Amino acid sequence: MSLKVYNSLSRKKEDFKSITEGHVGMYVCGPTVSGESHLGHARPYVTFDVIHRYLKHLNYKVRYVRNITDAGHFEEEGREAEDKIAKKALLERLEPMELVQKYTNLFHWAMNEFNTIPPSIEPTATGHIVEQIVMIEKIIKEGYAYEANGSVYFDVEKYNTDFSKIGMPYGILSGRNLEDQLDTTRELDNQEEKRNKADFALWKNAPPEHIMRWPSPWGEGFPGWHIECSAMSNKYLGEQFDIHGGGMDLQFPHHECEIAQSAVCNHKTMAKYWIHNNMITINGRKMGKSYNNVIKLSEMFTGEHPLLEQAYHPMTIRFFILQSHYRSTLDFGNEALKGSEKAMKRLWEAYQVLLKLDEIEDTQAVVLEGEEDIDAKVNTLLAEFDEFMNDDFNTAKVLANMFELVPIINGIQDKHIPLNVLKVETLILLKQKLKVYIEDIFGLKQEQLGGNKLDSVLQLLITIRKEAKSKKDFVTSDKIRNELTNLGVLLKDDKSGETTYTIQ
RNA sequence: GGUUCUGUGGCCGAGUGGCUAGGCUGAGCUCUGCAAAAGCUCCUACAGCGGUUCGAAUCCGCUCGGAACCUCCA
Repeated sequence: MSLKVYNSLSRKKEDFKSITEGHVGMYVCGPTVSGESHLGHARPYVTFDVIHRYLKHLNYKVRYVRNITDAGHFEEEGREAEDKIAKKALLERLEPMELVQKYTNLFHWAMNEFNTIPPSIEPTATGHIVEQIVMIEKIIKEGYAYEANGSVYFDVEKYNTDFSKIGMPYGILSGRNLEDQLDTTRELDNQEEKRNKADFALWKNAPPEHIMRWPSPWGEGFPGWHIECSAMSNKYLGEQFDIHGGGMDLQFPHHECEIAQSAVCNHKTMAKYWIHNNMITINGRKMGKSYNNVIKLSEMFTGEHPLLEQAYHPMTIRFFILQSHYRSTLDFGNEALKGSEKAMKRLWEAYQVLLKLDEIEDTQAVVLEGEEDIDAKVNTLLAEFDEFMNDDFNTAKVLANMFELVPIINGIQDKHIPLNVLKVETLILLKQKLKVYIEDIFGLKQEQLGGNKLDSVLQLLITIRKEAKSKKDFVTSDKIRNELTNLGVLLKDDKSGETTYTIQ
């Protein structure tokens, strides 16, 4: 049973074999930090976090590189006007790095909320200007780029002609051919500098008002949109690495351009497997700035957005993403999110019950007819976890199996099902596997809001209530429970007379 | 217009040609001092029309609808 991944390049599921045994190099396109991250951004970073975690689970040593795009022309919302008053004092002027820092911090905050493991290396575009310039010079030297008025463009047509011969035409990833694009490319600035409409910028001459600028062999300017990923992946992962990931919307032109740039420099395909996650949609439409339909992550967490009926916990969103396959679109909706919230809670509570299960004394356990199959069923469900993950990271199916285990776990807790229907080794495996999958691979967690002191106080209240109940003083017992409910602490009496609480 | 996808029950979503995931919601029952939780049971599906097949949600064709990309975009 080996890992299979869907490779966008071949449009097929392929057996995953890393280039260097035991090691995986993975590059994922990170955010452009010119604005606050929104719900759509959560998809790739949660998806690739799970992939990262799973590869580690398979005992690969993973170098996970995710860039921060902090170079380009940035404007903060609402500060545009200020920016244009160039004569103002330095401190009043928009400092690009200040902006970039602000949104980078916000991004990191959100990623932490989602419990994602930070990448091994998180290089910034501005920190790798030199590497990008060196790469551009190499492309020029190889004859696939030309300079015009202080800008440098990639010669797509020449590349396509030459590299088609070795099976790497321009458009190999997205399935486009160059002729189609010549007719459809729209008019852009400085189009007249290009030899061909499909050519893309490697380096751009900075007009006087442009604040982000660096010296280069072609004058002061800034790097083009695609070169950073080629330069940085090459630097940290080598000429050829295992996985290149990102959103489907980056396939063209971004990844296509990366492939071309790297191919010219290294004469090989940069990545073996291309993995693309699909979009989060809202009313069937991609969530994106240009559609004006974004819900920022900070808004998701607080519920402060006209489309939100309530706040959603980061773990709810993480769970929501895991419930679908990463290559399908995922439609946002309050009903769906609320469903995930409840489901996640149910799963987590069953998991907590499971962890305490061997403390239950199983006195007169009689295994009834039909129940002897349960052990086999549990083993099958658990074995399928790996099978489903190996099949292109099918987290949705793994979760479905987990939910088939939930009634069994709860049934044992409620004593509908005797504990000894499960062999000792099955119970051990069940605990171990759920822990690995829920916590280590899926990265789900539940905050321990309480802490020791609160727990002691609650235990005290529970004891008092229990005493009241035993005296049939339901006025007191209900008062305790109702008041606690108002404070967001739910009490539950289980079959054995024990009371547990959950904090909302 | 081109490229690539897609259409599953009230909602979100898995689905490798035969064994008709799963979650949420709704209905009923059990348990319970009452709750809550839990357990059990149930109702709504595969856009339409053809074709291939012993058999199709799954393959093929057509029709209709939706999306992404072709411009920065996760």
